[in-house]
Amino acid sequence: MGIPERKERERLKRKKDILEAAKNVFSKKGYMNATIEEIAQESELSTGTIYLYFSGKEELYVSLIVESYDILISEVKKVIGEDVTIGEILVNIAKTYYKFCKNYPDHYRVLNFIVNEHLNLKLAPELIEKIGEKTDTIFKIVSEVIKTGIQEGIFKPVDAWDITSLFWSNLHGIIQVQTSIDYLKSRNTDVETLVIKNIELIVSAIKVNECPSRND
Amino acid sequence: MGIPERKERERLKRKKDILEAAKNVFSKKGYMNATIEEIAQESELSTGTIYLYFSGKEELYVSLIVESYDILISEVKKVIGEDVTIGEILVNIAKTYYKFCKNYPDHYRVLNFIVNEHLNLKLAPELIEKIGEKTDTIFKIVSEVIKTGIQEGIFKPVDAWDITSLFWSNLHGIIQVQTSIDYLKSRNTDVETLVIKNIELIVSAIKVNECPSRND
Amino acid sequence: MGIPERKERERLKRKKDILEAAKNVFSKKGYMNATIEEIAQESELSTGTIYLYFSGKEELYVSLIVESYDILISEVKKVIGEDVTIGEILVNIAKTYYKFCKNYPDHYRVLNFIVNEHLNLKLAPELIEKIGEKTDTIFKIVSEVIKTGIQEGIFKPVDAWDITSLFWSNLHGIIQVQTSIDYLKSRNTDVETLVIKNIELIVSAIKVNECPSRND
Amino acid sequence: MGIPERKERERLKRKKDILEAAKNVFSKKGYMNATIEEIAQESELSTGTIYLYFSGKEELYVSLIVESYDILISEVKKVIGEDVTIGEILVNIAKTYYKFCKNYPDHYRVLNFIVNEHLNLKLAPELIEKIGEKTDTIFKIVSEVIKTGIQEGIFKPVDAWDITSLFWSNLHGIIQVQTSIDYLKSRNTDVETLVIKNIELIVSAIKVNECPSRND
DNA sequence: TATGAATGAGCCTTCATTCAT
DNA sequence: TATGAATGAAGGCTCATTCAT
Repeated sequence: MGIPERKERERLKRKKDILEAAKNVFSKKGYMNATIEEIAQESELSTGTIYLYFSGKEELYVSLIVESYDILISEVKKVIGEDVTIGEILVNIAKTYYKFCKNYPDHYRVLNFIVNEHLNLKLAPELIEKIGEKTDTIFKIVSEVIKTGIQEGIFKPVDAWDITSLFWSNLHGIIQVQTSIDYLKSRNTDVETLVIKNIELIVSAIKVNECPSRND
Repeated sequence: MGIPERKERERLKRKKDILEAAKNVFSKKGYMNATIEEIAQESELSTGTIYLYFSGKEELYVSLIVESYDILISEVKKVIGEDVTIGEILVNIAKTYYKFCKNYPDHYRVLNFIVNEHLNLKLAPELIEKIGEKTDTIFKIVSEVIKTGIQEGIFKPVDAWDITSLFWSNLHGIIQVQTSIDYLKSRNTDVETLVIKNIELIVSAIKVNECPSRND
Repeated sequence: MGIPERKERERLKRKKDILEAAKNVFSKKGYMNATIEEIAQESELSTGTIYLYFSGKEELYVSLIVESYDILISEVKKVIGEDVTIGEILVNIAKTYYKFCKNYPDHYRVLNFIVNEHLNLKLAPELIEKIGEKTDTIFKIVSEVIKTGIQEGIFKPVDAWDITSLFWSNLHGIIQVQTSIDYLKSRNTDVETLVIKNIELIVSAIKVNECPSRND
Repeated sequence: MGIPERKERERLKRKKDILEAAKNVFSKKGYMNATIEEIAQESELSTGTIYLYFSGKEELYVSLIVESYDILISEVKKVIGEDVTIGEILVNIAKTYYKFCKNYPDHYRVLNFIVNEHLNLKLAPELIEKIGEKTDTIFKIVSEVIKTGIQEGIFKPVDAWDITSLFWSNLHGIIQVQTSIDYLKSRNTDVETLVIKNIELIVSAIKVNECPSRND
């Protein structure tokens, strides 16, 4: 409980404040339109101070992505420990992701942005790797669930990674497109139900002894 | 074969050249990082000339989107006339979309970009509308197929528009995410099969007298 | 009546057409904001053609000034031959100038512009000289009238050139400022009467045996 | 003598420096030909810095006009308090204006420019209004002097505003035209005497019991 | 002679980043 | 550590002028 500890604590708090501000601004303006100046104002600090905590706009943005993923990961982890069927776990992960999008719209937007812009951002390799680790973590969680399902004989011996891809792709695609469509068309789709139905579809497709694909 | 005709032909060719160059640059750099200067160089013209054919960067970009959609629409239209079952038509549309993404990767990227960035782009209203018309067209094509399926008693009486949304969401999501993942992980997923399986899943889910959802 | 003559006549007509168009555009937009493109459209010619008749925007503008002065000079010359008193001649020249401003507002604006902008225009020396000749001509006309008045014993032996300067300065200043003020304040001053009174004041001041300045 | 005070002082000095540089450049080149780059160099700052103190070229220019008017107004105000006859006050105002033009030639040019170009400049309304207020102030000063003269029975019951217009028109016209002529002809007219004579003429014309217009 | 497409230098403005205090 | 003034490179767009047809 010395001075160094307090300093460290303060330093972390500052970092959090800046990330909080950055999140708001990036979410509102997008990466390119956001300015350090605005983030500085939002965090009630000076532009110079931002650079004491982050090496630049880019690192700031990536840190935000990491933070977003950490939130998501922590939410998802709560679900996988629950005492329900494997199938239900997958559905619950989907629900959790949907709720994450709803409850953390700014984080959601930040993540969403990177999906398309990763190519144009010419991020430093170590930053790309950082992001890669997080997506890995999330993918692995689902992958493990599926593998467990296979081992327990509940799921057919599918390629766990393929199904994981399918799982997240569906989830991401539906939410992204529906959000977009609803916005453009001023509709208000019940996206959650859509999401659940879709995941149930996938789950049913890989379950043993269930009506499989219709190719029989 | 008069002079005006030749002039007109040349004018169109120039426009095409510029769009071609713009496609490459936008695809490589994204909208914000692309510069008129670079597009000019790529098309071996001067910056001033670009402005003789397009009113600015924005219009150039939207023209590209329209062009991309037109290609996609024309490809999709080829499919819907085919003499196969309704279910197969939907699968074929999905295949076609996948092929479009493969064969026109730059157009694909251009389209992909707009999905997420439409909010930050603050395009002129008339340009937004132009894009809106194209997405409408594509959605309506699938929607009509589904309605036909319902009328013919092949599909359950679902909401055609909801299923259309689901259809495109899945398609878009899987391709986008897989492309992204494959890039990050240097993998080479067989996305086409993934896509087909997924669409078949949806089709089977709305078909009459097939093993439906697993809620029974 | 040969072909060369017809050609020459056509050439002159073209030049006139271009000047006419240029007058409109310069008057409407000012020198800097006017574009050759717009002048070309106004004259229903191409930009290239403009350059066949004038060496550039600058010469075009100066030609216009010369034309404007020529109109003014020709109007003023009509007056000096009239059989009235010397004092009345001066007043009539003032009236004529006022009418010129009213009847040829575009020419007036063109002339007005050069007064302030001659410094910024960095005109070619020979063009400056051309303009100088015209102002000389106009000044000399008035100067001669005054000299005649002095010789005839009607005017005091003043410096003819000084009075000429005063004459034109007053005329120009009143019309320019009143026009400007009326525009800004949405007033509608009777400028002509103001002008006449002012010139009469000057005339009376240099007349022999009239109540002169109030210093006695 | 705290830090904020010093900062504020430095900020004001910078603003002054920029205005000083802008004055030189605008005076030398005119509004359209002046570049921010040149103003930056003249003030030994970077272009970006200019924008920290002024929102753009336009505001910079209008600030300069306001500054110029403020100088002029302050000079003129010194004169109207003097204990001399009403007529002499008017003459002194004229002298003061002439001296302003001589002593602040750059400010003079800046003001002169706006008179003719206000139409082509399409300034923002609030900036136009700012300028309008200053011209109003100057006009009102003279107008009040004339009204006082009328009340005191020294001047005839003329329209004070009309005479004010005449006053400034003459002043402005003579100085502008003479400056212009002298430049073109490399002469060196005694403009001050010319100006004084002219204003005396106006004063005598509106004085009670003096030799009035020569229409009798 | 007439055309008008093409050129490319030039300008205003923005903003990530630095550095003296 | 914190500040925020200063920097200057970069980009979209305009337009006088040229030149191949």
